[in-house]
Amino acid sequence: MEPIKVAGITFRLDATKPFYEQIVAQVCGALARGELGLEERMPSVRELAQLLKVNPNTVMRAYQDLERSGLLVTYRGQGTFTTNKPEPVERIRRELAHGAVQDLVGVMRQLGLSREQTMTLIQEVDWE
Amino acid sequence: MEPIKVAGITFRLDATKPFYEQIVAQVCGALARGELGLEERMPSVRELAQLLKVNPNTVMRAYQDLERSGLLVTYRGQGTFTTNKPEPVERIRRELAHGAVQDLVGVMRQLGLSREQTMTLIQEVDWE
DNA sequence: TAAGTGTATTAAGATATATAATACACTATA
DNA sequence: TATAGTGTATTATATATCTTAATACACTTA
Repeated sequence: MEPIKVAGITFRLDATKPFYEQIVAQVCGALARGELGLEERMPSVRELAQLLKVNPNTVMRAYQDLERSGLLVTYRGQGTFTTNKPEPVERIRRELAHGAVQDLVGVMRQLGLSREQTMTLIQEVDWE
Repeated sequence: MEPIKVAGITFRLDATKPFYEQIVAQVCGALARGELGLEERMPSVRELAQLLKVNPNTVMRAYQDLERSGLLVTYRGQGTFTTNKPEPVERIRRELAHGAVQDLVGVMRQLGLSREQTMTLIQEVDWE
């Protein structure tokens, strides 16, 4: 699957997780990295559905999740836009980072690895 | 749900993931931490099913996954035992650790966080 | 022989995910 | 005012995954 770029967001869907979760994650990522700015117009539900080759309901679900998180706002009849407030973006950013760290620590503890051993493993990873 | 201890393994099942995956993960963890030794007898399929209040088929699936990973061996009519070789345990240990690190790095990169920022977050976590 | 092992099979149900087809309300604009 | 484009809601269907249930069979030990 080749990535699909639209409105500053790069989408790449696979079969490993639900589509709507992947859409949410990738919009979050674009916002967190600043590739998608505040108060920007999102692709319409139908347009994005067509681009990603998924059902409009699936995009709807993702947009509604993102709206509940405060990242998107919708104006009936007008469209869906990114929030104009930086706070929700920062909050989600922190939440995602914290959750990922907690997941890692959970696994490492279950394996009996120390913080130092974990740090060493992270040092060995190609970052980008 | 209070944890259930049997044969050096502590089980705690919740509804967040499939039971069989949780059983696999917790047996892996017990082996990786050495709480469950090599060549030890596992609870029988029916016994563990009864203890965990799940279907025997669910335990079977977990045991078969663990056997495919080389962590368990079964002798028809006799029972299921942990492997007598340390290699598979070490291999799984490395695989799990590596996978967890990769997951973390994936999230952090998507959020646009650097390795140093990630390290700082890990430093702030209570480890044990 | 009996009890306890693992194993296989078939059926059923619950849930999550996704699609499909429609319909409706609202907004902007030609 | 019409039309096209927005979001939204509903209902039905399909599929896959997970889990339970009920049996049955093969093997081993005592």
